[in-house]
Amino acid sequence: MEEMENKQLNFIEEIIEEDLKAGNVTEVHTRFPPEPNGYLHIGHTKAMCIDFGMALKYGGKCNLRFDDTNPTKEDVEYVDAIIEDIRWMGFDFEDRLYYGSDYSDQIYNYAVEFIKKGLAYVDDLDVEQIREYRGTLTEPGKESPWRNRGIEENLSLFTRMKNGEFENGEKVLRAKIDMASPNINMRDPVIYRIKKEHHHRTGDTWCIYPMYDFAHPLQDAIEGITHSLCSIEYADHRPLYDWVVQKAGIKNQPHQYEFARLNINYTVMSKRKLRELVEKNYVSDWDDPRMPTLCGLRRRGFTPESIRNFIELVGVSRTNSVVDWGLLEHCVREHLNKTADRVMGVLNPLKVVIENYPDDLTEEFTVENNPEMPERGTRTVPFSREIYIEQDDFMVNPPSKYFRLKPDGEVRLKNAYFIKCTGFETDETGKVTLVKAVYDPASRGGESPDGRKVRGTIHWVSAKHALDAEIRLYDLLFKVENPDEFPEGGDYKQNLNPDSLIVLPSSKVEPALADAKPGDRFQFLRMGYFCVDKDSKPGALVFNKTVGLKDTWAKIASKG
RNA sequence: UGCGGAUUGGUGUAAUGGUAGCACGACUGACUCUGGCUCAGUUUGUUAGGGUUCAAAUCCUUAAUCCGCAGCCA
Repeated sequence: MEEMENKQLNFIEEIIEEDLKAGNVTEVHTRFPPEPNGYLHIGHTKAMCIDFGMALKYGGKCNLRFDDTNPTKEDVEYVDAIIEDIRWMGFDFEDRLYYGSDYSDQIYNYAVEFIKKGLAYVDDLDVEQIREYRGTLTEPGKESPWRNRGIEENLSLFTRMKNGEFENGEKVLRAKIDMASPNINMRDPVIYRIKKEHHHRTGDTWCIYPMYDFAHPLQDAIEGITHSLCSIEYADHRPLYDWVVQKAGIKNQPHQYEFARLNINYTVMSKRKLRELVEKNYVSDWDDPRMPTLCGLRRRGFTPESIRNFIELVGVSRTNSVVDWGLLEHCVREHLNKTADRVMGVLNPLKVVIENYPDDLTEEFTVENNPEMPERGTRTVPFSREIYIEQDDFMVNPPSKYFRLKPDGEVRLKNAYFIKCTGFETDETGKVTLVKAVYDPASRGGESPDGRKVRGTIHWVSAKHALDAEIRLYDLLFKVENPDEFPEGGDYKQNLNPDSLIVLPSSKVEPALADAKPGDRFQFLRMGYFCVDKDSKPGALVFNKTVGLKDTWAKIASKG
């Protein structure tokens, strides 16, 4: 079995395997419980991969359950987006799409049972008073004067709460546990509150809504969840989770296990901040390719495979940690290297005239689409007297080790000819505007019969045949590792990277790209991976830079 | 100062009393019609002190540091 091959288990897998072995459970059943109050981001994919991944690995099931017990924060708008993101990530909840709000009656009935068992009471204290009575981290709380109401009175009051006879905040239902508990969550937590709000699913049916701590364990129990996986901050709530499940008399009790959230440097994950970036137009929208949202990453050109692999590499533990954004980039490169077709695109064009090449001739070269996947076949690329090369691929006074084109220097045009620079023109600022060269007809296809070597091979496009394209160069959203570190009185937004987006409006790409469709991914030879943007149209191509190729030359050059 | 969690190279993560390993990064070198890929190699680590043991990242102990918790949010 695959479990046998995979010796190194994370702590959750160990728990699951023990449960399976000991017969505590016969099948693993997990759930992915997003609250529909925002877009999913890369941080959520960790929980998603673990929740769905554990079910997959052990042949069990994973439910999608929208945790929608708070009508004031949630919206249908997000439901569809979240479903789309989960499917895009490649996870399948089959027909098990649930909403916490679907269990409103059952949860309510449990609450009534709790009252009958003397485990819950209606409290008249207001928010302020409840806070005071709760005590502090170091001092115990004290009991509410309403704590010992009779069961009948509680029942009647709770019914009247449900019937809308009280206003928001007037009364709450509390679990009767222990006001002196060292764990604040056990100091008679509120389990139902009055909210006369419209709910995105249940409409105006309810004016009382259960709190997470009461609803979640019961939802898990109702769905037959075996392992309820969540993040570390819920660890303090576990005693309450267990209390609810136990007092409710659940036969096959679900258990909660916590793991550390995913943090990544050079970005932010909080919903509040992401929202602010969108609303104040620091980015174009939730799917801006610089955003760590799944829709943003998708538009940027990231693949679900690479994200899943990233999460796999990050691992599962209970330790707070910050993962390098570079690891994510590594994962995309690795995947795209194997799968993306290669094409030639010149980001910053510089015209080269090949003076000994016939004016009216066009040749076509056959080139392979992907050296990593020969089965991807070949395509033809036109060649003519005038071509564009990258501005960075020509230097008048190059440093040593510069293998590209330079005065009197020879370079190979990928898949075409050797050319030798014979001169160049500049404008009044000294900027090179045109390069003159001659080609060696004998080097057709990129090999010279006399066996002479050229160190540099550069990409190019035929000027006559090139397609215009807009290219959007994306970089890190923040210029510092931890955007939340800023001088006194400052703000995380001052850490925004001013160069996170550079638009190149007049790049040149090869004609094979004429009918590239939004979402198509390519490797622009020597430049990086690019994805056709949704703004792209035939005749007005737009490419997003997903990630650059590793650039050894940039490293050498920066060292001087 | 209460309760709960955590601490292994630059980063992330293994080793469950018996050779501190893997991945990313960095650095060499080889190869190359992508300064990509690939391949070979190098580098850096058990928070600290004490103890048990033939043997400790692992067990005991004392401390330090970091994170979370006082919503009618999830």
